[in-house]
Amino acid sequence: MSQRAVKNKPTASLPKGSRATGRVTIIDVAAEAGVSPMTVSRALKTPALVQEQSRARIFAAIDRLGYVPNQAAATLASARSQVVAVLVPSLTNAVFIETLSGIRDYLAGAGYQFLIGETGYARDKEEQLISTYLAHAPAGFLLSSSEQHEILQTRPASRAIPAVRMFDLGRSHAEFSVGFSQTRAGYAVARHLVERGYRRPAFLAAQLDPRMMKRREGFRKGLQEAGIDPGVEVLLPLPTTVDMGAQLLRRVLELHPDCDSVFCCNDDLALGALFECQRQGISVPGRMAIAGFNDLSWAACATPSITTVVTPRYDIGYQSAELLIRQLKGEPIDKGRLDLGFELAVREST
Amino acid sequence: MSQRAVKNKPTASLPKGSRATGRVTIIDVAAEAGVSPMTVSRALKTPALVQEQSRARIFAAIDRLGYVPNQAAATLASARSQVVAVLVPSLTNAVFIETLSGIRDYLAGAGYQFLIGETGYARDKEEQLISTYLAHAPAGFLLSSSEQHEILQTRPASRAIPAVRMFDLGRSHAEFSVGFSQTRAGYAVARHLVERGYRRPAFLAAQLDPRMMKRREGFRKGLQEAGIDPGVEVLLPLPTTVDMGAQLLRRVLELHPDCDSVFCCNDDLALGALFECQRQGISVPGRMAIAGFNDLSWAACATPSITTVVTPRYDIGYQSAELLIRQLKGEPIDKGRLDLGFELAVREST
DNA sequence: CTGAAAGCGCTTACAG
DNA sequence: CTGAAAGCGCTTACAG
Repeated sequence: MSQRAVKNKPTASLPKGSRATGRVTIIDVAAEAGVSPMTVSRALKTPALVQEQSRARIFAAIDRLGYVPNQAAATLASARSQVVAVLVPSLTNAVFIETLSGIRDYLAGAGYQFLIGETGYARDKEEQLISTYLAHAPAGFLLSSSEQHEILQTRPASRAIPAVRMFDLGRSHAEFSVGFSQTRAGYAVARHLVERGYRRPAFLAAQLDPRMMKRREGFRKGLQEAGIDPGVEVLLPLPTTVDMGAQLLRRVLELHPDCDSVFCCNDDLALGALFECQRQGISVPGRMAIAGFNDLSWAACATPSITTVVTPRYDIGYQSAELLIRQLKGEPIDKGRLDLGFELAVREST
Repeated sequence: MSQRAVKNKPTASLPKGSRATGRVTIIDVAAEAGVSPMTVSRALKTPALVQEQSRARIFAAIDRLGYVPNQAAATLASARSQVVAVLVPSLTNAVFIETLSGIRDYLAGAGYQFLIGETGYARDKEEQLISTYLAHAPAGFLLSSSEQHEILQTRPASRAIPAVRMFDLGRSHAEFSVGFSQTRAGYAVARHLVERGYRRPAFLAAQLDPRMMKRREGFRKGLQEAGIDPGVEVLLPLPTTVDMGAQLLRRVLELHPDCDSVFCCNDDLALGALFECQRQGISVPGRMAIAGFNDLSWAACATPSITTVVTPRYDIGYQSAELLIRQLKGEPIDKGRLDLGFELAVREST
């Protein structure tokens, strides 16, 4: 039945020069269900506005004919796409990949697709990518920058495109954000090292983006509260790599030979620091304790296993996407600022 | 000038109920350049068919008005999108992320976008995703499976969608593929271990997809040629993780206490194996040599640094994308099967 | 709750 | 090399 309906179409009565694609359209569904195309459109987009009886017949017809909506037509007609633009700092960092998995899982269920842009941790690049993507009329943005973007603020309300900020938290529930407190996480690491009895902890960081700086801020605060000098640190504005961790460790030992512990602001650096200690025969944690950030796969099974901050990066992606789609659908949102928290995994390295 | 042209449009003479979006269209450009919209369309898609003079005026008009093509309209009219569907085995594996970077870099330059699907290393899942994406009318596919997909083969030639297979090589230049010989890479590792004097090498693998099996095949061949028993191996059909590497190493030592070297079929496993040796106080490479695969960031700076196979994964992505787009544009292709080779990085661990 | 009409911005398929 | 006409498959903006 349905097969016949589909297959007869293109070959039936083609006017010369026809561009018929043979696809099942909303018009076919309408005919099959005995309603107008407009009602089919409503049944799909705003089912509440369609009588239950019509709705049932429409969905039955859709099933029978194997109708698949044409996104391009919808986008053209509505000037709004079903595509979300996602801007992450880096694609070579496992942290953001897991966030993308969360985003994908939510969006796939909601019928949206996404485009990925890489900002290289730079706010300027993010703003530039926003401009580029704006031409594709995305339904919304998922952003990584800690700051707001004028380009999105200045649009007239009618054409406003919603955005959610990931990883870091906004100041209020008015600007949508999903993440956790970078500052408190840094603070927690400092408290832990202090409680373990370390007296000369250092802060090691590369890729000095605003989130790193907030971890540092919290870390310094934790040390100061314990009466410890927070000035022991090495910051390099270079990309984060495992090898960089080794370099930072060498550097801090040169500058502060009495340093007894390091907080590496991510696990890649921590792994590099561990390798460097092994290379130099420095016992961990005996002579040097190491703490990382994120709990990447190797942290738990390194020798010694690495103390680190477990971050909810998958959930950040998933819930950011959810928050964005709820905005798009005009659903009520009770909290526009979701603090997903973090956990300190204490292991052998401290 | 251009600003005025753009801004006046929507407010000028709006018929009641107008849906004017205020966007600059091909029609505006045509008027500005003194040609028909059709000629503007041609200037953009097939510039060779447009007189140089017209072309110059058209591009000048585009610049002046700030025209941005509407993809949705183009897709609707042509029934072909500017989107490439990319199917990779996993998004949590750094290898495929770098491949995606290569794809993105090429496609961005060519004006295409891409959708990413995750196959979980399963051929069935890949076929299923192909079906799903087919509904979005992608311009082409970049696939990871070693095998062909009927669903793409059976389409009529007029609606055929081109595909390129990544990572592994096809049998001929007829089926497009970009990668390197997994078998020869495995063989190279075996030869290396044999030449170093190891007499009881083991093969360790998880995630037993076809590529792993080819590496194994080559590895076994290399050992057999040297008169060494290739039966020392542990294969587990579980996801690849660092921790799994530790498990595999424990296992091989139980089964074959005289094993003196291991070929881990990727670097995550190699890192886990190294950590396990450290935990057990087994010297590397003295008592146990370790070789990995892919040259991920930590391989070079581990202690000891890890011997591994350097694979061209960024280039695989970039050149696969290029091959696909060349097909789409109908450009001549001299080689449909690109062997990008590999390199053995010999380091301290062997 | 439902529908007829018009339009979104391109490209196809002709015809010169 | 160029253009007039029609159409791709939806949704908007009305009007009932």
